[in-house]
Amino acid sequence: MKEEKIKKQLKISGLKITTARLAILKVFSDKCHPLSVENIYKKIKKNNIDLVTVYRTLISFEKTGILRKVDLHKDAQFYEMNEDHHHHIICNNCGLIEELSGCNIEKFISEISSKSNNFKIIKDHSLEFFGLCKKCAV
Amino acid sequence: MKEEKIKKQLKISGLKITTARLAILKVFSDKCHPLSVENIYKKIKKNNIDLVTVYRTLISFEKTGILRKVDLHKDAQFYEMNEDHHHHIICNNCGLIEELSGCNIEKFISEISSKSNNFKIIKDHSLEFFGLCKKCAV
DNA sequence: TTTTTTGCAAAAGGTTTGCAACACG
DNA sequence: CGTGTTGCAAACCTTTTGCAAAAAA
Repeated sequence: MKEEKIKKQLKISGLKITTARLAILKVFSDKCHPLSVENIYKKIKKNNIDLVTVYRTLISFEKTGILRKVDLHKDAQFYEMNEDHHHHIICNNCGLIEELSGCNIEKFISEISSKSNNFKIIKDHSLEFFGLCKKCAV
Repeated sequence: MKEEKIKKQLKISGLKITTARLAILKVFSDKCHPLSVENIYKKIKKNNIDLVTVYRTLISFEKTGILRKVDLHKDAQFYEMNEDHHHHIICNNCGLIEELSGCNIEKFISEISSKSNNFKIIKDHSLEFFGLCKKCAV
């Protein structure tokens, strides 16, 4: 994603355009993998951006829908661009993350919600797979 | 689950029978919801069991397959009995947890894994739903 | 008795908060 | 110029570790 588009997205979200935000969004548009707070901090700290700012920026990006949190069963928080809905496979051994394009469980979800006694609205779901990648499964 | 069965399970797992372990397993057999470390600690600290012991016990229970970890997008770790495979719906507002009996996504999983380029073995998956319960969805 | 388990204290993460200085618009 | 944003320091909270005492088999 180029700078112009990034700026537009910030404006739409009602966020001021700052070097920290540009830098952080740039990292996400370069790598399309989920990134941990530390990942991001490492890539931008050369610009004198504080770790606290990274945390605060990610929170505001999540609130405005630019990013989403992903739960990879690791110790730290991961975020990724909140664009096309998809899931991941994570290698239990080396940590490799693969994205799975598409998610066809919509039918499954409507089935779920009709079964539920207490729930009316399902807004979101987490679905991640864990296993061994080809290298680690030898 | 009664005490005899609990003791048997500990023996099978190669764990010594201690008051801490019995107390913690008892909590799980009473409540079949996922429980946080703090939940458990609160219920058993009257027996002079330390929080550290709870952590260590849960880790050993997870290793031996008695419990499994569940990721509910909350700050703390949750555990539940590792019996029948199932998933949850969590209310984003009040935190209510409902169990969804059964999990029919096996077919879906094999489809997923055949699509993957880098993965050979899928061992596990997380699938949780988030939404609003009937009370909170008014 | 031998080995495992526990409690206590303290450390170690990751994340959040308070506040004054700064920068965007 | 006013409000939103940042950096720094410090607090916070959950989880982990080290070690000696206690308990299980």
